[in-house]
Amino acid sequence: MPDSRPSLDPLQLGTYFDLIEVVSLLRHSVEQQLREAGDLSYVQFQLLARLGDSPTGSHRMTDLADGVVYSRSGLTYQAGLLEKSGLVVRAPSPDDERSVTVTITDAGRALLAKVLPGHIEVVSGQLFAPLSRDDVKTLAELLAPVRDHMRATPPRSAAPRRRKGA
Amino acid sequence: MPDSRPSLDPLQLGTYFDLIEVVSLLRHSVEQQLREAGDLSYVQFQLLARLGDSPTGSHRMTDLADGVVYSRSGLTYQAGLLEKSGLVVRAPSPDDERSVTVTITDAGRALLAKVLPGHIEVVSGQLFAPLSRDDVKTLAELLAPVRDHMRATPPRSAAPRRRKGA
DNA sequence: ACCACTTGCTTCAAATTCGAAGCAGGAGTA
DNA sequence: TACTCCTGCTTCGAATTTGAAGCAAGTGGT
Repeated sequence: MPDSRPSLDPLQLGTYFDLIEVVSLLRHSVEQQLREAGDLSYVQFQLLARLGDSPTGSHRMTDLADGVVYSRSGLTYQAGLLEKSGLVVRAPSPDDERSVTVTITDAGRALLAKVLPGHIEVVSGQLFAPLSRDDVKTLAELLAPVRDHMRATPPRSAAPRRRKGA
Repeated sequence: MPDSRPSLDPLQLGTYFDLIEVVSLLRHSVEQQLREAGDLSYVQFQLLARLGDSPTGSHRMTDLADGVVYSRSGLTYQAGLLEKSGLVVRAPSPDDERSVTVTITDAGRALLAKVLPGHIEVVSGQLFAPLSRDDVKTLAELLAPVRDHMRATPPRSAAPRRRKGA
């Protein structure tokens, strides 16, 4: 090893930029579909989908936020919106009085079911169209360790955001 | 084929969510580093990097925006910030009076150079750490066709954003 | 030259995000 | 119990993003 500095060769750099671009474009496409189909933002869809996947249909606020919203206040805001639309219900946890449990409502499940086919169609058509089944499997096997590694390496505590850059 | 509806099997669905999560976490990590190292947002970094890569060090506004900012006004805003910080200069295009050419300044290049090593370190440590060189190559070969396909399939014209959802 | 249409950017109001600060409930120790 | 620290959520102000509307400049047809 002739060089101990961390560095990215062109292959890595290109892969990194492709990754960012692909997800960026995908997210943009999906956001449009979700807005048209159900007047949902992508964040709201992710939250609903998480609740829908849960066996109980509910989550604590904090658990719900992880990986979707990177600030507590952001989740409070989104949960408020979803509740106002009648898609979820918030209630204090039985065991911990501070904690809030968010539960998806029937309306929430209905909206999710209504929106999901179109969502899948977009993802399928945009992301997976040029990939064979084996390609997808390979991709999945590459992403899994990366995902686990990144989950296990949480970012350092946040630095304050500067006011009025310049 | 017993089913003609577009659908995602569990493998695709999991891969899609992993992809979103990985990029989401990566972006979050990188954003922190960029803020600490150079008081740059990720968008600003991307714009600077693009300008730095260009042979002339400049781009028309519209070309600069593609794939980074999804609204014209957003680019105007960011370009204004970068210009206020002295990192870029805006000037009307010679050939087209409406068009604005954005050019990176020496200060912009200097900041880019200052920020890049840390950026690379984060990407390397977060994204590429669990992957072998062959893995990266495989990933690159999977992403390339997807990227090209998504570039070639632009989203439909935007739907209006609803006010006061509910 | 004139006119309608398009293009490139900016300005605007509204929505969403973030980090800091605040507040109430829990947990540990004496 | 009293005291201190930690946790979970909300409120707050500022920054960023977006789509719509506006404006000036280019393009094409007459």
